[in-house]
Amino acid sequence: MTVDDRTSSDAAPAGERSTRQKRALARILQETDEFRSAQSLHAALAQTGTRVGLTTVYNQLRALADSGAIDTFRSTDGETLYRRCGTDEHHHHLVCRNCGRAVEVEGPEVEAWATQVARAAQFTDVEHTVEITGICRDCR
Amino acid sequence: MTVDDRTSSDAAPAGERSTRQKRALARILQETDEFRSAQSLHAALAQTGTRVGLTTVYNQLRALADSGAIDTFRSTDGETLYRRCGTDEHHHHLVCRNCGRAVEVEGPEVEAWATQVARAAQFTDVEHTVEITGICRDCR
DNA sequence: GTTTGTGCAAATATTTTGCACTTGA
DNA sequence: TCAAGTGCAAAATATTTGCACAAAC
Repeated sequence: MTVDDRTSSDAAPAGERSTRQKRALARILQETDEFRSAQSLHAALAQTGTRVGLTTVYNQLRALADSGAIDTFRSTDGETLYRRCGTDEHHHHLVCRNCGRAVEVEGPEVEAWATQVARAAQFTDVEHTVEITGICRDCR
Repeated sequence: MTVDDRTSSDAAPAGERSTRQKRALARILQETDEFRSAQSLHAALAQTGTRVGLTTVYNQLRALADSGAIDTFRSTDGETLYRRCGTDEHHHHLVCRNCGRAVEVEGPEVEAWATQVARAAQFTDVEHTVEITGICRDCR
């Protein structure tokens, strides 16, 4: 209940309400390009003086992920990591296993390959997941 | 006690013992090339009449994974899946979402692409996972 | 005033750990 | 023998859910 931030881009669709918690989470997600866990985001919110329940953070992240507003990624530690994506287009991520920094990558070849492979095996409704992980330059 | 100390000639570092449980797990892993959860493997063992504790299954899977004998993958459900492939060579799977049937596929283009993408971003220790899913012909 | 959203506490689910007991070599 | 291996019970971790209450519209 600190700063009055009834901001900017909330073009809330019908039935969706704008709350202090939602705005705070959206702001935090906007500020970083790394994949972050729900716990991490929750802690970050607390540090900025914005108290948001952990349950609410999970609730919202799931809602955002379901609507496609953010991407999810599962770390090797078993945590689900979230990140706001720059584009709605299909793409993949190159993620640093150490710091979580992500680079968005495109792979026309991969898309084509996946489609072709599936067709050859007579599979339909094809979906694919590609996860590339490594250690980024700063973490070496 | 006059101990005859002829130690220090430890040439057998891996004092690994063969047990009924280890053999059973190895056999199950050998039988499939699909990713399977610890719970699934535990259940499969039970069905063949081989009682192995869940803890032991986890213990062994982790040991095998650490030694590089099997690969691990995290599903979207949050489970860790394990697989033992016939070769050490890298390959991927095309899995039917309905019946679970899996087809092994190779993708030299994908390997090359992933490597190149990672190098361009100056990432090291690169790993990648590709999962293609769809509905197979028999399930249409 | 009604409906959506929040968040505490408790429940689930997966995996790990403490520790006494087995067993292979 | 005796350390490696096993497995029950309980802990640790991550996420979900029940539900009373608050806030948005």
